[in-house]
Amino acid sequence: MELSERKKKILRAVIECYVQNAEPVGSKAVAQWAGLDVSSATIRNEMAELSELGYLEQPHTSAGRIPSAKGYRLYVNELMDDYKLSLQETERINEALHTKMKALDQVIDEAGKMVAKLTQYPAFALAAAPETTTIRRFDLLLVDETSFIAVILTDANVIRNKLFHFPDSVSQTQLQMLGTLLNTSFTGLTLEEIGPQRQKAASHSSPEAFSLIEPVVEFATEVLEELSRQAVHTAGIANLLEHPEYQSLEKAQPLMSFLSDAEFSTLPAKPGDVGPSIVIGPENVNEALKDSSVIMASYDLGDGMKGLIGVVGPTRMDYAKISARLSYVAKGLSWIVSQGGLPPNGLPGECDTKEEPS
Amino acid sequence: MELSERKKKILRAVIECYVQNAEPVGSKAVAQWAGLDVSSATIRNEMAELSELGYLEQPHTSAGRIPSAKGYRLYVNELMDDYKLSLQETERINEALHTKMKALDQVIDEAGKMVAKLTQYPAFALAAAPETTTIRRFDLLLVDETSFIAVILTDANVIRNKLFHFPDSVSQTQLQMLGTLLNTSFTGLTLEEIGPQRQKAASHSSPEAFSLIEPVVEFATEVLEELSRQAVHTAGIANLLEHPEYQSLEKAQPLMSFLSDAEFSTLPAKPGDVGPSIVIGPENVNEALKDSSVIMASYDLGDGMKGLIGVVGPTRMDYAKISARLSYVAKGLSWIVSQGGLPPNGLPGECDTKEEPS
DNA sequence: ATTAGCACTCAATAAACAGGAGTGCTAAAG
DNA sequence: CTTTAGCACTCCTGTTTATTGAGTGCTAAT
Repeated sequence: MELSERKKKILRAVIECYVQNAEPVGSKAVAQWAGLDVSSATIRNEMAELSELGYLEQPHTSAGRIPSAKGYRLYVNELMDDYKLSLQETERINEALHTKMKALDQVIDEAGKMVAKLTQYPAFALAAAPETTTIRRFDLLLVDETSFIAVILTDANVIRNKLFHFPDSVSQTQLQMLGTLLNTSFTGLTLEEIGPQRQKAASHSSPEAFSLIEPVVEFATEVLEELSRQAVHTAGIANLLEHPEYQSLEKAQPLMSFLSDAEFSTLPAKPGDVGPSIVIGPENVNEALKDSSVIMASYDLGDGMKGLIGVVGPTRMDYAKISARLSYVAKGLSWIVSQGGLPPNGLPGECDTKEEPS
Repeated sequence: MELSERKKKILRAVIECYVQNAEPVGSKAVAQWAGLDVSSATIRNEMAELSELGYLEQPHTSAGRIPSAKGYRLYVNELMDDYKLSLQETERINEALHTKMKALDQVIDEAGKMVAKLTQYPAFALAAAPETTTIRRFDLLLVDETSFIAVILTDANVIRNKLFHFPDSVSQTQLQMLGTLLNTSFTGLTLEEIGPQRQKAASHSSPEAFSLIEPVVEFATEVLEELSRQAVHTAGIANLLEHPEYQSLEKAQPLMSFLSDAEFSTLPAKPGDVGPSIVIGPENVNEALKDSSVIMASYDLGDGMKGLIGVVGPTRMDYAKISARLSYVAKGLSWIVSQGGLPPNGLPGECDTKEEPS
């Protein structure tokens, strides 16, 4: 059943008012807020019906109403205006994104920190390589007689390296041989394929050579594992305490542990979903998030890698504003990693020319 | 003035009792706890004197006493027994340390996480290269016609890499040339020296070559900056809320923000101090830490690099136990990075053979 | 359909109160 | 001179009770 236009207006007023003040909103407040020329009694009747339909709820009799998850959902899907970023906002974001180029991990980490600062909510950011990621190339660099650096390049253009020590000294030519051995045997393999190949190599090649490359192969599998494991970066966890819904320790504590342990295994959305996605309260699978909402945007890292960046907060969030900021950041991130930097004038065509108060 | 033996015993009893129960301890409790064969009235007199001397304080009239910072300090300096780690504890730590070898950053990060879990306090870990760190070597690896990887090795054996894109295609020989240029001009220089050298190189070498190596040099300075900047890893921030002194949000919030922003610029100790160091409450320089204590141990990463790992908690901490665990972990870390792994039987001669309850 | 009026509900705040743990002091005992 | 028992006093803590006020739901009039 479709809600009447007036009901929608009232629902919207309740939500926007509640988002601002964090207090149950009564009929009188709505009467003022929404431009409706009706008395509070009329509003009361409408609100009672909205409660029956499950869009609003009362913390207790004789308090104002607060939006239910269902109410927020309707708001997000239908009622919410697109939030236009102000010039200041985009400039602030651009400036933050405009930092020195860094390795992918660090970019992601910093982006998370930035979002946390920007939104005042705890933020998370992660990047995940697809399961089909493979090692594209090995490079071995001799450091001194007994140690060398292995540099691994994956087909998603992620680079990892590590220093290895030998028991005995090795020559440049020996090292080169090991390199070709690695490159011929272990490139182009996914994580699953690399195990059997290891066994095969063990029997085929000479034991001495094998024992030398074994640690490198081990390292390679660790890298592939790590890439598929979606290391989650979190930032600004303490921001949670700024918001009145987490003033009581019982509310804050479980969510805090959840965030700081970064056990995002049951993350509500997968990287690759289009557009900013919003998961409201009980829609969350994870128990610790049942009373909170998650807003996240995915970004593209090229070469099949997807990233996800988002914030966690109370169900009472300014969904429009936050998701606008998030998707702007996400777009900026994609740009940075693909183009190797932000265009000097920021991203095109995103912000409102009118300045709006934050 | 030296305290009488009995006063010390009482102070110790108060502290140990308070550490356990987190509640002001009264004369009666002390009479029982300490093995003194005197009545509570006697203890009362002694405690009154200890209060006058500033070792104990009263939250209010007619409550028990709690130790003051001065009291804790005396306890830590003189009264505290060495805590012997139990076999289980060392085994638990060994197991955790025994993870796969990782890059230095990750080892540090994981060590922090482990300590947080182990102590139930928020933990921090960092490693800092000395100011005199230099780039030891550049390696350039061609990926395809328009991109290459630069691998930088510092004299502290830290490796960093990054992918670079060229506007035009480059050949292997060209790249080699750039490599030698980099290695002859920019190795062995500290962060301060690298700036002037950059200017010099700009005027000496051909503009084309210079524009090509410029981003790599930029990257190198970033690496040196990063290494001296002491990136702080924190873990288990939410653990803070487990402890009764941070039940009230006003207490927890500032410390939480401090920790999660990782603004450890005013860290109370420097890496390189020997032994676990303990900073109690108001001894902390930083305002956010005035009501908390910091216990930390430094570890050696070889090649002039020092690390620091520690926890933050209420002044009421089991200093003996926590610092024992920390220094064990610190020792383990030094071992791991220097030897490339933990000895199979754990660290020698550290744990008590008797098993003690945790 | 809308509105004014009114009784009712219930959280939140404050005030009043009893209970109890622990102190400080005094005076007696060792 | 030290130790101890006794006792009045303090002040925190938890509970009860009263008060307030915002907001609702219902009814009756418009």
